[in-house]
Amino acid sequence: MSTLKEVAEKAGVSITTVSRVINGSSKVNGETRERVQKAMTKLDYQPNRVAQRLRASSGRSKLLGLIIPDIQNQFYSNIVRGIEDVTYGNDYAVILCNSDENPNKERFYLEVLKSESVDGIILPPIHQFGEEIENFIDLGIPIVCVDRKLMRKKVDTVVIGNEKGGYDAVNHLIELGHKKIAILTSSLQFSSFDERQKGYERALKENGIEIDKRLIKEGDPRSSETARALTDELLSLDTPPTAIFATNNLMTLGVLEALNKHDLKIPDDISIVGFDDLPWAKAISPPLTAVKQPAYEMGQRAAELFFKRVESPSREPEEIVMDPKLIIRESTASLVEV
Amino acid sequence: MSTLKEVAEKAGVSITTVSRVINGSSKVNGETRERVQKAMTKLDYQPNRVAQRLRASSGRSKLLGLIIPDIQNQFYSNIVRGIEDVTYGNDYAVILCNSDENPNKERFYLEVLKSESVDGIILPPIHQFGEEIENFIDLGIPIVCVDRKLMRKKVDTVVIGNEKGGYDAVNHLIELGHKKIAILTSSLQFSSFDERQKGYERALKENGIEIDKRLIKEGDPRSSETARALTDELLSLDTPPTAIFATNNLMTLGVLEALNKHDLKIPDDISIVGFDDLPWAKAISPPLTAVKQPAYEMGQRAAELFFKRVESPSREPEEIVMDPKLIIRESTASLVEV
DNA sequence: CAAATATTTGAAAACGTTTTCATAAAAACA
DNA sequence: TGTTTTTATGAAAACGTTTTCAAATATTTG
Repeated sequence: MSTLKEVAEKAGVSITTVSRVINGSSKVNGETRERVQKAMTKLDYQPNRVAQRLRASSGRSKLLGLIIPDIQNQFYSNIVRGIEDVTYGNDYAVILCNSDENPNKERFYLEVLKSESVDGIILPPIHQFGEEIENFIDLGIPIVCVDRKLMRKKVDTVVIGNEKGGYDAVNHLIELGHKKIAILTSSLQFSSFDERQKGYERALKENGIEIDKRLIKEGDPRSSETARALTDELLSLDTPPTAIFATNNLMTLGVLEALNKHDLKIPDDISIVGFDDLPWAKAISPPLTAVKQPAYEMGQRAAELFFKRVESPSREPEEIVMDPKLIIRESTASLVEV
Repeated sequence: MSTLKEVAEKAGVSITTVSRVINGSSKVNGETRERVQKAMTKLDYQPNRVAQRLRASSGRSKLLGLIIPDIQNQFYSNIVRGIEDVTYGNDYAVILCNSDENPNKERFYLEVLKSESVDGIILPPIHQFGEEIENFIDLGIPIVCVDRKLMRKKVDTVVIGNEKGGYDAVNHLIELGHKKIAILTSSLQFSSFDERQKGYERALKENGIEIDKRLIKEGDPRSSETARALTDELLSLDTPPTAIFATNNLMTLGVLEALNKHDLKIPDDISIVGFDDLPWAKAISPPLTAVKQPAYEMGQRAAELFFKRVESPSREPEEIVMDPKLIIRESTASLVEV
């Protein structure tokens, strides 16, 4: 790898001038500029990003940090891809970190990212009231929240209308005649799940259906395991639900698995609405009715907010609320009265 | 963020001594060590990784590059997670790049990673005969190939026995009485898909079944689109296949989608074997028979190979071949003679 | 034509580390 | 005691950039 110094020697100028040519800054004589550029191409010069980062003031280090719960959850991998497609071409590299919703891991990676001098961090915060992240904001390191909000602080944020998503899902079931509607939600407290549940409750209330605590089950949203077990529980109730609303993609899989095992036919025996519209949703039989989150676009927006903030660090934080969309397929059907 | 200098001042020593304490190198008097450590905790000192990387000789920059085709493909996100779980705790950060199987993007990111002074790069190479990557190896930057081999050069590699995987899948179908077995494989040339197809052909040959070119379809493995269209083509043949072997997860989804649309019952009307055993495979109805790739473990092994090479740069390159495993579920059934 | 201004360039400092080399102090040796 | 060895420390260079400041030259102005 050639360096500034080598280019400078080859072109017979100082490294300062070479640097100026690279950054297109201030005046450089046309002739010298050409000479330098020729030397650069001849030596196949690529600036050393590490040295640039060390020297550069914050906001110009060309590195973005990402802390997500789990890249194996396709909802998040879609977000990540959306982010990366925006950073690509802006000449940014992305550091990826998995937190597993573990505050210690989050803290660890926040430290790493700080020490890597990233220009900013995009994450779904684990705590609505996390102090560590607030410190970063105060330190002037741009933070963008995606998927979940940070309550106590104004931050650039991209979320979807989770309450509406929950409401639409459940309302659809009610319109089909369902009254005993179960919800599988997260035992970990996140703004997204909380709001989906609020939507569930509002839909029931508005339709005069009493909320039945036994139909509200909380499980681990990081895997399908607990959802499967909870579905078993639901099915063994005296009056089992006629429809289930699963509030993320993994829980949906758990539900499907359990129903399979019980040999229940969807939607004849029971209706299902999922959250997240992943590639398998329309490929399975019957195709899944689900609330679609525009995950990829959420990632894009989040990255865009980040770049906006880099450009004008003192602008008012912005909150983008994207629209969830109920995709009605064939896993939901009218309730046939017994 | 506090610096070495600040710690040194607080402890009343030189930055050299502080550096020594941090790196646990050579002799430092017990008393001074304590004084320095106290100063470090008091100032909440974290070494600046960028400065460390700039100064450090290669192999100690604590940064690993990853170039994968698409993080939205869950096979790859599983690999990535396996890698990250190994790097975590080794105090490494990971830069993630998506290539979309595009050689230009690969080249671009290789340059970026070089300029970021990564300690190494893990990737499934796009070209079996890619020069760029070979340059890296010659430059002494460790490369680990995962999922696909690099033919012309000896490199640390983790793959699965793709030929065996293909063979097992097709053999299973043959044992069930199928003779008209179609394969959906990649139109892009990768060692993995090539070998799966070889396995398909060997299984047929060994069982005296002639290879029918019309049953071999090549599509884009990056999405389910072409697989869906190709399945349509297969179904409209004079003598359509009684079984389909789809050679990756996205193609499998395309097949399922097409069959759904044609209202064909699996496995009664047609049997399906997929490649990749993702979470949805056992949740769908009927549960999918598929060749399981230990993707997460492949990622782990790849990361381990990387660390091994960092430790002993001149060791003989190693190739790890992991075992694919046919998981028989309910999407395959005995052929009912018409 | 002298003075003022604009243009073009380079030397050197800085970013925060690690490492080499030198040296002072302490310990061991004879 | 004088000499050698060991231990403990620091000054300064280096990594590859960007940026500040100063200076040299060229151009404009009156």
